[in-house]
Amino acid sequence: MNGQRAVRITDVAREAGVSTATVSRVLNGLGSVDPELAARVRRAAEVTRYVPNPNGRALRRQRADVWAAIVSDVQNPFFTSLVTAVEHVAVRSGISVMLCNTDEQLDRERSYLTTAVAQRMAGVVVSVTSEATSDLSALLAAQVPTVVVDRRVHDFTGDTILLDNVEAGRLATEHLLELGHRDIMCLAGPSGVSTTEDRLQGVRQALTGAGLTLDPARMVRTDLKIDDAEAAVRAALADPRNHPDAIFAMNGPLTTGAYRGVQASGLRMPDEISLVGVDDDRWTQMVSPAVTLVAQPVEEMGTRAAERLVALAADPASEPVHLLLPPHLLVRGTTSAA
Amino acid sequence: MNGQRAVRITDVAREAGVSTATVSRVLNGLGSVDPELAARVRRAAEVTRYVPNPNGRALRRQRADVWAAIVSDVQNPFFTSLVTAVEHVAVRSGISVMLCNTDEQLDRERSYLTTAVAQRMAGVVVSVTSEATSDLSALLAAQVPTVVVDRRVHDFTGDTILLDNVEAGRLATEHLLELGHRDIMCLAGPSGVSTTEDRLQGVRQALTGAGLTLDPARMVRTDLKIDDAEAAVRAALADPRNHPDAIFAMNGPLTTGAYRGVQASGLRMPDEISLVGVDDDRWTQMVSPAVTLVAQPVEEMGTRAAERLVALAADPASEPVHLLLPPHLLVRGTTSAA
DNA sequence: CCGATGCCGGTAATCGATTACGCACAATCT
DNA sequence: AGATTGTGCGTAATCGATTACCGGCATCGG
Repeated sequence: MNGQRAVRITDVAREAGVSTATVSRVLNGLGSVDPELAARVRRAAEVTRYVPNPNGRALRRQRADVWAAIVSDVQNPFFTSLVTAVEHVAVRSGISVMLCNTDEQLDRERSYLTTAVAQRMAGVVVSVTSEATSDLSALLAAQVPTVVVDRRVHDFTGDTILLDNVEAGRLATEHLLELGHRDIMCLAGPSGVSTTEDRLQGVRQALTGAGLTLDPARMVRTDLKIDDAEAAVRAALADPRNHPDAIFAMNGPLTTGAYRGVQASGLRMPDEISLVGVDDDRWTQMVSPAVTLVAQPVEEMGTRAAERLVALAADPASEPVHLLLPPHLLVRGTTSAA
Repeated sequence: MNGQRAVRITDVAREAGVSTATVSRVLNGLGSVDPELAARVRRAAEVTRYVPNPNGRALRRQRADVWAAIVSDVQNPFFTSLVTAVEHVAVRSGISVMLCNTDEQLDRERSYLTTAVAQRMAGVVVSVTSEATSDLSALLAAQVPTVVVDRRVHDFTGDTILLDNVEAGRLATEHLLELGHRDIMCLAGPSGVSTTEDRLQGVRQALTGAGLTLDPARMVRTDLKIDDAEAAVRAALADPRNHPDAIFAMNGPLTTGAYRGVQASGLRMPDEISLVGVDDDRWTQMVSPAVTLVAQPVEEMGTRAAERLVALAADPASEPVHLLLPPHLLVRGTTSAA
């Protein structure tokens, strides 16, 4: 009932009959301490069930054993997989991960970045809300180890681990072109998000290679929400005499929405319309037809990012890494010849 | 390049020509301060771009503006929805949420609980790994506001917000019985998890009501993993002359696994076999046939839990709340008459 | 045998905020 | 007028850990 006061380092010191400095040295493995004393300290810590206060420690050390994982949508399996991968590495390093969900909102992102700096976090993995307006300079100024993943950021010179998004767009489009499709609808995100921008560029390259151009009327911007995508696809397929013969949905939620939109339209995949999605989520293999899509190596992205944070902690001056991971086209059931 | 030292409260005090005590009082709205001085302090905080150091603050206050959301599987949409709902409330209260993913492992849960106490967190929302062995007494002892959600815990007297799981099991089973099914396979979790235990109890009640009992051979324990469930269902359906005529999968991942298992078996739903799942995840409406399932009010669970944390912060002595939320049966395409 | 060198471990400063306490001065009461 | 009450603000203690610095002791070389 009555909240017993927590055990402090002083209590351990008293129990072991040494000073707090010695306790700290033993428990952190710094300096050198007589083995017999060290044993006594360790026993005392056991007995008293001592747990260091992270706030006191972080205050003094000017570094908290916490990483922030800042993502724009925790409901998107891509990001939960990413965070899970980061977390696996974190656990091994005795670090906690703070999940920061921005919901694609710049002000929430800003607030999390401020917190990360204020807390003197040991690292940040961030997929930004916008290439142009997101601003990571505070992290750099405060020398917080930072790895940008998934989406590019303007003016950021640190570590970045991205998918080769141009290649992803090209893979998807070339696949559709090879099947003979010419009228391809593209579902993209808002113009500030580098992933869909780059994928669009890949689309354009592929079209150009085939002597075609992207019809602006077939390019739809959405807020990366499932329902947006569904509505857009329903609208595009409403006119039976003038609808695209293929759709490229450029991320996970858009793929979900597009699939539902096609289902709602009554058109049959792949005979009457083809669909290429992105992200190999579980459901894409359970539906019928299964979704043809471009898969990203998510786990690798998360693991690499986390490992870079570990490396940056060891050597803050280490040369920034810029990785471009390869996408893979998985041909399944939603695409066929025109 | 050179990490400029962060702005401290002392800097604001100097800028405003007052003491740090006054700055603190103004910024926290405590005590009374001359309005003109207060204005000067606020301006100084603006100018210097002061951000309070949460570590210093937490150390002194013995309370950090952080909640822990401890769940067993971040990949499970049920939990991400839950966390999202919690987070919405947290943001409104100026609180950060630390995502703690236990992966169903007791030792990871223990470590997160220890961290929560050590950090003097402002609250914990937890779905435990096991009813019998999970131990939240440290939270009580340290008087950390705690709300248990989703799964029951032995010996915990604080706030709990659960689904009426017995009812959930009964709803599913009665639906199958009404359709004439008699040989029902149950996919449950490990025996320590109260959700599937309670749902099983509901199953038994419904069976008893119909003069039947649960065949132990038809009750399968899994680790709540998709692949486990898929394998179990494949095995159960392997013998064409002796397979159940209905399956009840007792949580989200098990439902996914069961669906895949049935697909792999080649049996047609709902004609040859019926399936009732749990959790109204997006994919359940996209597959064909769509999944008949018991839906939980996840958002409400998360929101209520978070609101209780807010209430407990205001009045730690407030009477514990014990909520039992109602499940809803959604009849879709995977069930039909035997 | 004496001074130099190192090793151990204790004392106290420090991180950045909050807050108990008390002083100075003004307002009110007798 | 003198005593009392109250208001506003600053000084300094405090939260719990880490670590710079220093003193004491043992060891070693000359």
